[in-house]
Amino acid sequence: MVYASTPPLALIAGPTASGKSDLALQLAMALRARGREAVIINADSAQVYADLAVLSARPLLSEMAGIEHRLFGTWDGAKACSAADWAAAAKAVIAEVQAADSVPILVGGTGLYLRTLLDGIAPVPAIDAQVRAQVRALPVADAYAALAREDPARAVALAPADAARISRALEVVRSTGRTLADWQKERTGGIGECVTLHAAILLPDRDWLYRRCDGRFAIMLERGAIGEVEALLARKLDPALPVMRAIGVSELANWLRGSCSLDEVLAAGAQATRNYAKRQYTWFRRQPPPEWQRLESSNIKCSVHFEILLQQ
RNA sequence: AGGAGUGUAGCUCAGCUGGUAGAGCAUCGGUCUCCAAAACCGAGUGCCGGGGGUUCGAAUCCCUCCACUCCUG
Repeated sequence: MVYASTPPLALIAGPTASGKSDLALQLAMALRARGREAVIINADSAQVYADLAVLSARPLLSEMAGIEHRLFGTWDGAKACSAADWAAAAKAVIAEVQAADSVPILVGGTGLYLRTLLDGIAPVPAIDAQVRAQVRALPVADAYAALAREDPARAVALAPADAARISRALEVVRSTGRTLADWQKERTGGIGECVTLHAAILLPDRDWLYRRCDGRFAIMLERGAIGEVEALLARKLDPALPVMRAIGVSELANWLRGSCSLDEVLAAGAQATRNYAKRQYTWFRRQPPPEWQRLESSNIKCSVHFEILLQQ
């Protein structure tokens, strides 16, 4: 049996606070009005953690408007969710949703997650835990010097201060005996070829976006961000874990310790959110393929931007 | 009113004894192949409060005005 086209996959990406969730809901409702169900799938690296409901701005149950949401709060904060972990889970969920003849709508701001899901990634096996711990314990300069010996080509390509990539390259050679470049000749697991992608990237006006970033933290405090951080601190997790590095965690932890005022927390949180939005903006403006539509207005009509999908 | 001090980038401030200015943060641009809300690279955006003066040359020295801060009355 040969199908005329592959099943549809909707994708809504963009920086934080750009209104992705609203658009996703609009699209899901529009599909429902045409007799088709949709499932919203999280593609945000902070919203995957159970411990971060408020601080990751995860939608409330009441905000989900009866639309099924998946991969929101699915991971325990004690475990890091890597891009490949997420992509594997998303792949399974998408298959499930498609089997039910519903439309999966990916929503999120983590470009690397989306890239991994669609384009696949080098099949580097899991890194030996001891090797990983040793490599990460090294000061950057030492790690860089080691990399220059063990994978000189990669060392040359990286900035000597790029701690994250240096330790990744080093743990890969040490744990697998092959260099990262060698692994990266191959890319596996991408589903981009097996779906008909309907993608929209939200790139609203910068001033508008920053104003929304600024307003976020106050709302989070009202919704219980302080309690969330207290609960997180009580778990005494490794401070290097992604949950502990989410925007607002260290800021509120400082306040709980009494080392700053709530106003300072608010300012620092808003600033961190803007910095983050800026980085996402650059990623989504330049990294995805040019055929993904970029929407620069903050007034989005899904009937226009997802016209083809809605006609099916 | 008298005394002391401060005015340099959007913000906080460096600029010694004169050689037309520089850091951090912000901002902007960019990178991105497994913890990405991560990690990193690049760009100075300036009538040095205004006006005079001294000097070959003034953010720097002198005079004056303005603004703000503190102290004394």
